[in-house]
Amino acid sequence: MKLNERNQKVLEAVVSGYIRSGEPVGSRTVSKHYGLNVSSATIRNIMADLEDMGLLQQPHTSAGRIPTDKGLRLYLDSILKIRELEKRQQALIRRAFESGRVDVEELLRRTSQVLSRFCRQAGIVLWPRLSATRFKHIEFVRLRAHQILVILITASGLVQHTLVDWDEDIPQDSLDKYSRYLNEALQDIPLSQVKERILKEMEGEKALFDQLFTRALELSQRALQDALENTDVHIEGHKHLLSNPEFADVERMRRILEAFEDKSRIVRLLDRALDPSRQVQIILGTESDISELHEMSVVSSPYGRGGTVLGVLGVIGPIRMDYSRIIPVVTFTASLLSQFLDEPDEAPSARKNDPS
Amino acid sequence: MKLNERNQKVLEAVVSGYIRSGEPVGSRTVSKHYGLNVSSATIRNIMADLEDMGLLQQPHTSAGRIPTDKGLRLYLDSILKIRELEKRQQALIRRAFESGRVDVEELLRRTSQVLSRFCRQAGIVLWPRLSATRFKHIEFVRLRAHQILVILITASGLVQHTLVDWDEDIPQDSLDKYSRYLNEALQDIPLSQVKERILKEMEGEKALFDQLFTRALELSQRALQDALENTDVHIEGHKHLLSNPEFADVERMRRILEAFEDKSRIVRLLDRALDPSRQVQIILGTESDISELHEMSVVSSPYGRGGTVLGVLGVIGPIRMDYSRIIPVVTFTASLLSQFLDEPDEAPSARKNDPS
DNA sequence: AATTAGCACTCCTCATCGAAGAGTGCTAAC
DNA sequence: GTTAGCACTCTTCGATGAGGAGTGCTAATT
Repeated sequence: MKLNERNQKVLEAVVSGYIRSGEPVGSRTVSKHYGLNVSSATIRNIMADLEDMGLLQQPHTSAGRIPTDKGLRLYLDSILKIRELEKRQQALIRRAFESGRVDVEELLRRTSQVLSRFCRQAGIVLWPRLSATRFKHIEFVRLRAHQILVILITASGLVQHTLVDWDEDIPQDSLDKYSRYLNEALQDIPLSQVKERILKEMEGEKALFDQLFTRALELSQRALQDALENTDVHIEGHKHLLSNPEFADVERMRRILEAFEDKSRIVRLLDRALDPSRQVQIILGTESDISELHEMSVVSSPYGRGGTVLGVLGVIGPIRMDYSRIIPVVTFTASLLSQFLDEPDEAPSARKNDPS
Repeated sequence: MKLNERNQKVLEAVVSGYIRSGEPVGSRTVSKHYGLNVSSATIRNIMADLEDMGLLQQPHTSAGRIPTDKGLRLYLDSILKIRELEKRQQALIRRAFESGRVDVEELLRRTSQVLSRFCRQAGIVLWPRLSATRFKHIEFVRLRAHQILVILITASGLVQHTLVDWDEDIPQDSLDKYSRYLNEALQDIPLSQVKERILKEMEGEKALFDQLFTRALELSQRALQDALENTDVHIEGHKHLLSNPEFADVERMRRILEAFEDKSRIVRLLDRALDPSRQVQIILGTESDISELHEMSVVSSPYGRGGTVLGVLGVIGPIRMDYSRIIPVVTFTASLLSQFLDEPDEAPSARKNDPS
C-alpha cells in the first residue's frame, strides 16, 4: 500500500490524535492542529479516501474517524519514526533496577515491574528458554522413600526443581555420588544438548560403570524433560489496564484476565517474537490468535545473552497505546536486561549482602 | 449484644436475602419468604429497632435494609450455623488436586486455584513460614567469582534460593565440602533453631576446624536470614472479583488490585489468622487495617502439618459473600492441604513420572 | 400491649423528549 | 484541486415525569 505524503500526514494525524484522546478525530481538528495548510473540507475528502482504503473507520455517521487495525499497522510500519529513549527516562529505568543484589528470577520479576510502571500498561516477561542456557549444577535430594527432588541450576543462575517418583528407594549417599558424577560430566554444556549427551553416556558407560550411574542419568533425564517443557511467563501491573477507558467495561476486562490465566497460550503468542532478527514485534488486536485479546495489542522484544536469544519481554495493553513512547521503553529495557544477563557483575549491585 | 429469637430471625433474613441478591431487602420480602408469621408492618418495626442497634442500615429512605458490618459480624458469630461441606463438593475438590505428581509449591499454587474456583472469588495462599519447617539440605553453587547461589531445601520439599556476594572467590570444591558438613550437622533441625545452632557451632569449632568451616556457617547464615524474612503469598482468580456487581466500578477494582500488589501488607493481614486455636477467621471490611480493602472481606484458615501451623489459606471477596458456602470450602481445603503435607505419599498422585 | 391494615410520603429508576453540538457529505464557487 | 457553505445525521446530556418500591405513622383490631 502506497500513500502520497499528504495522505500519510492525515493518517498520522488521525492516529496520533486518537491515541492521545481516545476519541474519534474530526476533519476540523486535523486541519487546525497538524500543520497541513488545507481546509477541513479537503481533509474530509482525504479521509473519505483513506476510509475507502480500509485505513480509517467511522464509529457512526456524524463522528470523526478512528484508525482501523490496518491503518495502525501501516502507521507503525512505515510512518512512525522510532527514536531512542531520552536519557532522562533511561536513567530512571536504570535506577529502578538498582537496589539489592538480585538473582536472575528477581531480575526478571523486576523487569516486568519496570515495564508496567514506565508504560502504564501490563508488563510481560517470558522466562529464558532453558534450552538456550548452559548446565551448571544438578542436585538430588531424597525427600522420603521413593521421592526425589531434583534441582537443576543453569549457568545464568536459574533454579528449576522437579519432584520425581522413583520405584526404588535410593539412599542420599548414592544420590550425592550421582550428582557429583553429573556435575563433572555435564559442566557448561548447553541444556539443549544435555539430553543427547546423557543418552550417549548411557550407551557408553553401561558396561564400565556401576549400574547406579545409569540410574543417575535416567533421573536427570526426567527432571530435564520437565524443565525444558515448562516455559514460565510473568505478567504484572493489571491495575494499569483498568485505567484505560476502553476497559471501563467490566465484562471486557474479565475476558482479558481470563486470557491471562492461560499461560500456555500467552507463551505461544510471545514465541513469535523470539525471532532475533527483529528488535521489536507488535501484535495488533486481531492479528493475535487469542480471540479474547482482539482488543489488545502486544509490544515485545527479545532479550538474550551474548547474542543468543533467551526470552521475550514486552507490554500488553489496549490497541490504543502510545507506541511512540512504549516502543523505545521496551527496546531499551530489553537491551538493559540483556546487558545484565551478559555480565551480572555490572548488574544491579547495592551490596545488601556484602560485609563492609 | 443479645437479640430475642424473632429479631435474630429478621436479621438472618435480611443478611441472607442481601447476600443472595445484592439488593436491599424490604419488609414485605422478609415477611413473605422467611416463614415468620407476622405482617410486614411488624417486620418494619423490628427492622427499625435493628437499625437503632446499628445492625442494619438503609441506603436511602425508601429502600429496604442491608446489614452493617456489625450486623454481619453478629450474624457470622452467633446466628450462622456452619455445616460440613457436602460430600459431593468434597469429592470435586479432591478431584481437582488429582493430577500429576506435584511438589509442594505446585501443590500450594493449585490450592489457591481450587479456592478461587470453588468459591468464585480470589483464592489466597500464604506460603509456609519457613521457621516452622525443618532443615533438609543446603547447597552452594559458585555462579562466578564472588557470587554464590545458596539453595536451601526444607523437609517439606520447599526450595529457597538466595544469591550471595562474597568478598573472596571460593572454589566449588570447598563449597561442596561446606555443604556436606552442614547437611550432616543440621539435618532435620527446625529452621527456627538453625540460626542458633550455627552460632553455637561457630563458637565451638573455631579452634578445631579449618577456618573454612566458619565461612560455610556464615554463608548459610546469610542465606537463611533471607529465607526466613520472605514470606510469599499467592493470590489467584482476580477475574472472579470482577463478576461481583459491587466491583463493576472500575476505580474501586483498581484500588483493590493495587492493594494486592503490596504483598507485605497482605501477609501481615493474614498473619492474624495464624492462630491455631481458631479454625476459621473472618476479617470483615473495616475490620481490616488496609483501607483499600474496606469493601472486601477475607475468610481464612490456618493449615499445617502434624499439628503445627505452617501457613494460612483463604478467600478474598466482597463483603457480600456467600459465607455459608465459602466457610465450609475453606475449612475443608485447609484440612485437605494439611493432610497432603502430612503424608505426601497419600497426596495427589497420578503417576506422571512413574515408570510402569 | 402487641399486631396489623391503610395511607401518605419519599426517593429511586427508567423511559421519553428535545436542545445543543460535533461532524459529515455534497454542491457550487473560486 | 481546493474551499466555503449548508443541510443532514447522530450522539450526548439534562430535564421531566410516571411508576414502583419501601418506609413510617396512625388508627383499628386482636
